[in-house]
Amino acid sequence: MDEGRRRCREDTRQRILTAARRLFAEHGYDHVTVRLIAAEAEANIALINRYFGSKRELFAEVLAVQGRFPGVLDVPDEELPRRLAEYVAERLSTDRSSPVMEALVRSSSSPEIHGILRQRVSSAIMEPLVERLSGGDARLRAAIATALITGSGTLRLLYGPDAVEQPDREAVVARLEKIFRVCLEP
Amino acid sequence: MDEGRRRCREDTRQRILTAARRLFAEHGYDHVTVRLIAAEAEANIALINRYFGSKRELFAEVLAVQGRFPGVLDVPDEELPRRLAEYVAERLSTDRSSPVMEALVRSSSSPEIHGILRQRVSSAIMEPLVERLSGGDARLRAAIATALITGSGTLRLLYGPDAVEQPDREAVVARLEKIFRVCLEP
DNA sequence: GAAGGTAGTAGACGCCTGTTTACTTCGTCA
DNA sequence: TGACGAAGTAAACAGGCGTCTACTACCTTC
Repeated sequence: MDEGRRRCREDTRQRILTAARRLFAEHGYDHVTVRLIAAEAEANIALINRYFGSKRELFAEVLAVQGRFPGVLDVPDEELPRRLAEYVAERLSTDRSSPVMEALVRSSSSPEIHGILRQRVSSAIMEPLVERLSGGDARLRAAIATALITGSGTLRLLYGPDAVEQPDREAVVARLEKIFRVCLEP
Repeated sequence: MDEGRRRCREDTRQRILTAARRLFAEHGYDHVTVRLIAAEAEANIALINRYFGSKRELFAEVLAVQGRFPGVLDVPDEELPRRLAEYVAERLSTDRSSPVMEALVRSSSSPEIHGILRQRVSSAIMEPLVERLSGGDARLRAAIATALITGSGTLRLLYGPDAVEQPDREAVVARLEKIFRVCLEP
């Protein structure tokens, strides 16, 4: 560790943020204590409230970073169902998952941060999706797609990274693509 | 209150169970305290551990009751997609929802009860669905359907009982039915 | 009427929580 | 060299948690 930077405000802030991101993704809001974050960041507990105000605000900042999801939506209309299918399939049958998405799903039952979560889901998934969809019932179709995306997170949460024991990865993607197509078409 | 029955073990047990079911459905496992359950049940705290062993075991017993979900699956194959669609639509756009399903979604991020939740999801949704599905990839298709069902719960959790502001209820059901059809067909 | 068992109760136990206060350490500039 | 401000720290605060123990109230049976 760069001891010369130990007493640098911004460096410490970043260490806390990094530790919080990892821990919130792994255990969810309720089950991560500020003491645990401080220990992992090798920082003093009091600094968390000094730099972020409260545990809640730290969580908000963790979720506020530009996650991977916007990248998923940056494809031509024709490829969108396929892209969403790949995203969900990856979460359902591998151990790779976006830390932000993981933290979101693992924290969904903490009422005190519902506002933060709702805002993140709206701005990262729901609204961009609604804007892209043409035809009627855009909000409904976007909501169903969102439900499928978050639902795959819950399934993974309960059944582990290999929620779907499926040797044929292409079959998973293909099935999901068909579903997203039906979901997103006007 | 029937004062004559106040000192009846079975009666008290039932009051605790009823209170727990309501509270777990409303706030989830983590955010319900045994003191709260005891207060709502008008029973002493110590009786919860005496009659159920622990908070965890009480939760298990709440979830073990025959919920409404099995009824959803008791329709002919041809009507199944429609039935599932109605179930999800009801959760997405009304304030009616099964207490068991509600408790399940609201408690999904408590690792200490993941085993209980997984078992409930498996026995109430996943396995009955797999058994009904013919053709290949039955497990995969059942898993996707389950993800959509639990995902609608998460959406409702975040956005409230009117997660989908859709005046035309039939449009919601119709769209969901199409999706479930694609999901469940071989 | 005494004995025994069951239902219910009050209170404490030990631990953990997020947050705050009073303090020390250290680099920098006059 | 000494003062100042920023970074970091230890310890306590006030409260909550699930659990457990020692106790009382009451009904039943001899």
